[in-house]
Amino acid sequence: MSGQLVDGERLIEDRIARELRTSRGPVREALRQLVHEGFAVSYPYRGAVVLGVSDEEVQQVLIPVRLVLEKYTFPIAAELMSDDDFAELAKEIWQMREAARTTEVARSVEADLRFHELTLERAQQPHTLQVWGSIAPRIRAYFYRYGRIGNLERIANEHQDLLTALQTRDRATIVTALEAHIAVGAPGPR
Amino acid sequence: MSGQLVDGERLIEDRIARELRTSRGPVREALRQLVHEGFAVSYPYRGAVVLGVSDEEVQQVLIPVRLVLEKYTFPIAAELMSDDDFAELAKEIWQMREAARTTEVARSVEADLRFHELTLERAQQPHTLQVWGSIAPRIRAYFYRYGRIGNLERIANEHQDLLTALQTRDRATIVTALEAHIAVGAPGPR
DNA sequence: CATCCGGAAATTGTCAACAATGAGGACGGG
DNA sequence: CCCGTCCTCATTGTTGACAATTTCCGGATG
Repeated sequence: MSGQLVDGERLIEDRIARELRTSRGPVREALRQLVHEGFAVSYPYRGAVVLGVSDEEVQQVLIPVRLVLEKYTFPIAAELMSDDDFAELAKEIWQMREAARTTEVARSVEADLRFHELTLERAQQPHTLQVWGSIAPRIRAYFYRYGRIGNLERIANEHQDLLTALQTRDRATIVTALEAHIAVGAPGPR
Repeated sequence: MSGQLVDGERLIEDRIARELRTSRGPVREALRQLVHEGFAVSYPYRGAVVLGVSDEEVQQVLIPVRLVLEKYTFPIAAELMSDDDFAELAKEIWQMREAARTTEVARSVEADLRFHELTLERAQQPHTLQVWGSIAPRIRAYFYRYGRIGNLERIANEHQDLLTALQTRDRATIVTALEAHIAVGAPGPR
């Protein structure tokens, strides 16, 4: 996430274990998780190497996948969400506004992802949530890298529109808002 | 895959380790892989439970996700594939025809998935392949369960069309064939 | 009778030693 | 000089013991 690790770098269990003052067991599991999240690839008996996050694939695959997940999940979530849940989303939007005011990119990105994750969780669709878990970390890394295209103020506004759409609980309205949000936000700099 | 495990059943490391005559280490890793593939969920210090594959989510989410992956990947693969690669695909189609002749559902499903996986691999898009790895097992389970809608002969024919499209190396042709294939094949029985 | 505490049991998380595998280099033969 | 073979070493895979956490049950208490 911070860019410390470069593409192709080897990740050696024993070395990492010593650095983090732990044993290889937990390190192995962490490496598997990184593989699960697409940040590394590993080969039997040959170890794991860092896998760089490619802009092209994020834009052409991960973001469209995310759109599929949310088009299915958001309308379901809207049905199930209480006013408290909507208030929780509003709180994240407030974070985005604060982040915009102080130009804290990281804070904005975290609030953004939290907004979406909260909604996905409410829909209680475990398989969809599973896919999200495997693509979200890379999308996060991508957002961090490009500081989330456009100004931060717009991001807050778009999420406000999304929240309003969710509250109508109308499928078509929600899907339209989603497509506007993700289509506008997705394409990165060339 | 075989349906031996029911939704919600607990997966206890020690028990499984004894059943399989191994230690808990490898079992833990296998469980993590099942979680990665969406067949189980696990909670810290509280173990893992079986997660049933829901038809609804497969149809509404996993299949559409798969379409996203392939629309991006297949045109790239077509560029990179050699005649040998195409021959390999033809071999899988032959398997499908044989499976259709002898009505071996499992054989048809395996050849089907192998066809797609081979193509995905050729495109060398690691992030896309990673997502495939996390959704394909559930799609496989779904196909097994419903014996792949329609007759097996049609599956072979559709893949023949796909292969022909790939060989043209024309993006639009490929995408059209893909949409026909997956749209027709996706919706399950109601 | 509901509830809250404690303690045992079941289970997962961690560790360090040992086994198995693959990569690279020295060595010898063609 | 090239190529195959063996050997060594770095690294991953496995194991059993121990630690930490949660859960469930029984008993005391309001």
